[in-house]
Amino acid sequence: MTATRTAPLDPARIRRARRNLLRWYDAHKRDLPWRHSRDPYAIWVSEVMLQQTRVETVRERWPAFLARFPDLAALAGASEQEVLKAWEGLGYYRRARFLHRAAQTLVEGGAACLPADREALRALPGFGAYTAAAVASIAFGQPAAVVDGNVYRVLTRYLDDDGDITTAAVKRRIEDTAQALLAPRRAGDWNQAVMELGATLCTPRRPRCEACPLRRDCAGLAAGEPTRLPCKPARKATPHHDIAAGLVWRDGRLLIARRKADGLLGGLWEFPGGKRRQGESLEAARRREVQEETGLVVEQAEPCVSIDHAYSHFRITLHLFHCTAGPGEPQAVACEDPRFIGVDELADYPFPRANRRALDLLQAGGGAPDLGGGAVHGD
DNA sequence: AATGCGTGGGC
DNA sequence: TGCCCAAGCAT
Repeated sequence: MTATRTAPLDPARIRRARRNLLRWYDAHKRDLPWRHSRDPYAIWVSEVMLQQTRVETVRERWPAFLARFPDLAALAGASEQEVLKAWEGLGYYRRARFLHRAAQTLVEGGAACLPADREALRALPGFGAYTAAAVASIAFGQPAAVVDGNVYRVLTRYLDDDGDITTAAVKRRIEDTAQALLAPRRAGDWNQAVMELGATLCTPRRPRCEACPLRRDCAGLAAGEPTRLPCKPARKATPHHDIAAGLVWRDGRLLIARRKADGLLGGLWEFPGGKRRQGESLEAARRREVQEETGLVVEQAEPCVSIDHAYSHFRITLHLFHCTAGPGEPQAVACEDPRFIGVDELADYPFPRANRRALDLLQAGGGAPDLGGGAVHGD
């Protein structure tokens, strides 16, 4: 059923939705830490952290980030590496860099706080349509409707709109509906209520329609199969790569290098390595990649651990090799800032998850001075 | 408009 | 296990 045959959003239906959903929200909303804050900066951090990230993860990480960077000035005054370290493990690291850059932009412009206006927020790095509306409404009470994945699911079902949600026409329909429904005097609560409904009752697979405050007016439920919505195109298969990297030791210290700021895992540190080419052995790939990135010719490698890891759009197996550096200083050929660091310094650097997991396995398998040495096989 | 960008949990 | 999904953004 398409939206064209959906019952129009008449004023009575809108009033009913607002009243019923807000009443339900007041009674059933989860006790989330950021809901106790009225600080626009803290709310902003929570919204950025929540982008494509589970509430249960943010529940733990948001207080720690706020303790580390309590206000706009603290964040703006930090180094990018410090911010990335606080973001380690959260993924989508570009978010952290944009958060930092936006804070610096604001402070340099003499601002003591975030702007309250949706359009002004939208102009800052890392503020898309969603985050601008979320901060404007939740922190400043502005009547700006949010549209996130929850809202798409709740409203396509509410309207029984079976259009492809990646198309502009459906996006516009959902945005317009979200804005029409928004309770203007409780904009922040309303937005959170729709998202809360999507997160707890109107879930992708097994919605609890019997408990839904919108069930009376839900066209998707009336049509019988709300779980078929929202409609989205099938995902393409994700490729797999083998990555070979070196744990390159010199005098009890380990070689690490920083990834370039843009792209995958931008700004994080890693052990030099890269993709194995077709027909190439893992050890040959390890040797080639270490040389290409740092200029160091490193022989005599011994395989020590392999880690399977899934990124958003491909999967890898990370194969690590213990090896010993010969003479010569590493150069920033195809990496940034290569350096040997002590094992006790590893905790100071932001590493991608796969690297961190490899270190954990090695430490569990052996210990100092060479993080185990022998072969440890993770999965 | 289509892609690239992390990670962890659920089934 | 493999796939989907989660309070998106930038290019």
